[in-house]
Amino acid sequence: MINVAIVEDDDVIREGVKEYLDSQENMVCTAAKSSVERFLAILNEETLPDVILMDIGLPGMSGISGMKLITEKYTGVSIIMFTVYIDSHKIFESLCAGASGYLLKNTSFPDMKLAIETIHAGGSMMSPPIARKVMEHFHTGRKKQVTSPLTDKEKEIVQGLVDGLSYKMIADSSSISIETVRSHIKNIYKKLHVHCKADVIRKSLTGEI
Amino acid sequence: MINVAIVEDDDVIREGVKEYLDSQENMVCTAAKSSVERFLAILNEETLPDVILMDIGLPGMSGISGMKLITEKYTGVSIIMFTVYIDSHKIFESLCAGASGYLLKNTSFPDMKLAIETIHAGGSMMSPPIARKVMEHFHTGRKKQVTSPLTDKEKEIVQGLVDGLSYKMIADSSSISIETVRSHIKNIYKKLHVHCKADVIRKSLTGEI
DNA sequence: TCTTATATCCCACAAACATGGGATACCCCG
DNA sequence: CGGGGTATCCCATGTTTGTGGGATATAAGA
Repeated sequence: MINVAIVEDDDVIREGVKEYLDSQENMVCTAAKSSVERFLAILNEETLPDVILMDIGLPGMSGISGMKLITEKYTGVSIIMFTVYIDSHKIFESLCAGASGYLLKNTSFPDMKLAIETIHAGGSMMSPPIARKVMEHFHTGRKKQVTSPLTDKEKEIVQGLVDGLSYKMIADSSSISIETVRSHIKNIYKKLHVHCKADVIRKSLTGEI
Repeated sequence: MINVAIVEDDDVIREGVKEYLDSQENMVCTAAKSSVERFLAILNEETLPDVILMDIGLPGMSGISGMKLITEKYTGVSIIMFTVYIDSHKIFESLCAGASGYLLKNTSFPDMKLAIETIHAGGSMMSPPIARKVMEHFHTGRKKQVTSPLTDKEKEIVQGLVDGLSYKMIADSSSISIETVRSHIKNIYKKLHVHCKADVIRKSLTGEI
């Protein structure tokens, strides 16, 4: 039996979801609250659910802030963000803050049930448009790489700088003279319009090159 | 009708998937090859499928390398990595290289069909264990931030280093002596067990501090 | 109260880096 | 065939950084 809680301010949605979950033979909705504050008021080690469906746009404390509080205090609870937002910033803020899933409110009841089961089993679930956003997040930084003005050798040197190697160490690892390394670095600085190692490392790690 | 291609060296899996896809009323398997090389040989603008199921562990060129070639040359094709690997590195290399989905080989035929339909519709799909890994990726970097051993002042100095400022510039921007900056940096190096600026910048940008 | 951590400042020396000059050789493209 | 980009190497000079010593003051804990 999976214990589920829902925090959602829309009465129709909240009660509808609760009714649906309670009608399933393998899950029970142990709490259905309209705000984070009210949910926290009844939350303790005994009443801790397995999975929490958490709206983001709530009166008072936002669902994301609420999730941060809950995940800091209680480990072992999985939280599914449940919202209308397809906004990248909210998605990544949620994921970074510890959400195990991200469902859009137009998700069908059976899919919602599947998501709860999946996450309870140690999996994870995102609505397709959300997964799409996450994919896009990874895809960025790729195109910028292909527009890199640096040659392969220069990229090799840059990687050495990023790894914290001195010119001497880069020279040794590439079996070239330190003078060649210096020469490459001069060209790299020219191409990137920078004047120190730090800028190259930052540009490399932030995907600017 | 969705045109699907599969690149998979295991004869049983490849032919099984092809047979299943062809038996669906809304999709057709236009190509089923045992290696990237053979697939590329028959690939052109006319034969370009909508979705490619690509194995990773292939004889010859790997599926990831193959995907990079294909996505660079042809836009508009969606690629699903189809593999036994739950290895984080392979997952993120695939996603960063442009994969639209990542299915494990134990995925059921109906789920596979659903994934193809979802991705063809502009969505995205990952097997739950994969989505879990992606989630974990976002979750890391969160806890490590709060365990940072650096003081606020030291973090300020680190930010200066990341921004590519010299000691002098950091000193000026913080209105302190350059000697103080040097002193802070000595302490930072001790705490982080590093011996050069590059390491500090990398640790900062990769979320290690 | 005494230690510890933090923040501030100073000095000195060696290593590493940034920048300016070169040179040679290769390859590709117009 | 000549110019441009790349890769390799060398020298000189000044700046920046890394590391070792200090010193002082303040606030927080043991």
